[in-house]
Amino acid sequence: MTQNETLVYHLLCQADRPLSAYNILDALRDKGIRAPLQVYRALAKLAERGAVHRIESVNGFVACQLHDCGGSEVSIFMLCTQCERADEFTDASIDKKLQALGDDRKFQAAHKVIEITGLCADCRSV
Amino acid sequence: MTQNETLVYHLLCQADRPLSAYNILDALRDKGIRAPLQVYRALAKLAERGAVHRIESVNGFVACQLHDCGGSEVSIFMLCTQCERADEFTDASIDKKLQALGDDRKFQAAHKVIEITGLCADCRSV
DNA sequence: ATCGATAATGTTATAATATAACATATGCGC
DNA sequence: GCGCATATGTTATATTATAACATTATCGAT
Repeated sequence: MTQNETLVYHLLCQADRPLSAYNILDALRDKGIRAPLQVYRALAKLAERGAVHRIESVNGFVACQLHDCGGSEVSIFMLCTQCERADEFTDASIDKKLQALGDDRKFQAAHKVIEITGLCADCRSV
Repeated sequence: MTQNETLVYHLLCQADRPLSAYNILDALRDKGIRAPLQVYRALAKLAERGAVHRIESVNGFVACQLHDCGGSEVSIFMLCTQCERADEFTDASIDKKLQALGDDRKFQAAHKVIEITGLCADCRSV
């Protein structure tokens, strides 16, 4: 891992919610990161390896919470609109069914996104 | 449907790929749409009713291809990176499993996103 | 050790996407 | 007609993402 990737990755590991590229930029300014591109480049590399995931629904990024996701299976995210937590899961049977749905249509899947937005257990009960 | 919503909706119905808000703005300038907000407002209302869907992976919008999606079931999109087509499907069993996954965690789902990016059958065989 | 290729960095500028804040108009029940 | 809710319009600005180009490490082959 290069310098910038390490900085970005460690920050994401400590975060308790998805961070935007600009959140990251701001947090790492005093560590020598000065431009958006430095962040986006690090994120691209990290995502490529499955060390971080992009959360499409919030334009944010999280560190992989599962086995540094070599990424055979789809990640399923539950996103709380209240506390902003992003919890990652996998589910072999959903993955299989989704793959089958694509295969049926001769669709060659390269990347899958599954995100559920709503209220987490904690926020629900408040 | 209001004037602006009608304009936006009809444009999306004719499109063969997801359109960005600014694509829509440009296409409807001569129909009197002049500002991004006019488009975003129309899209918000249309999406609320299930008449259009936002495609998170491409920051674009499509008209619902299925029964003007009263929206009981999740929409599953297959997005071709080559021709940019966005085909919509539903699958009761995937929906159910995903719902169950949330329920198990006491997660109150408000919205679900499932998107598969890759190559469609046509583009694959070229 | 140094040349040269490859990957990583840094920097400025700008593109693309989305919303805030405020002013005006329009339809509709009373 | 009055008052309220909803729809519109407009300007400005925030947020997210990339292009283009210059510079610097890194490291193996000679």
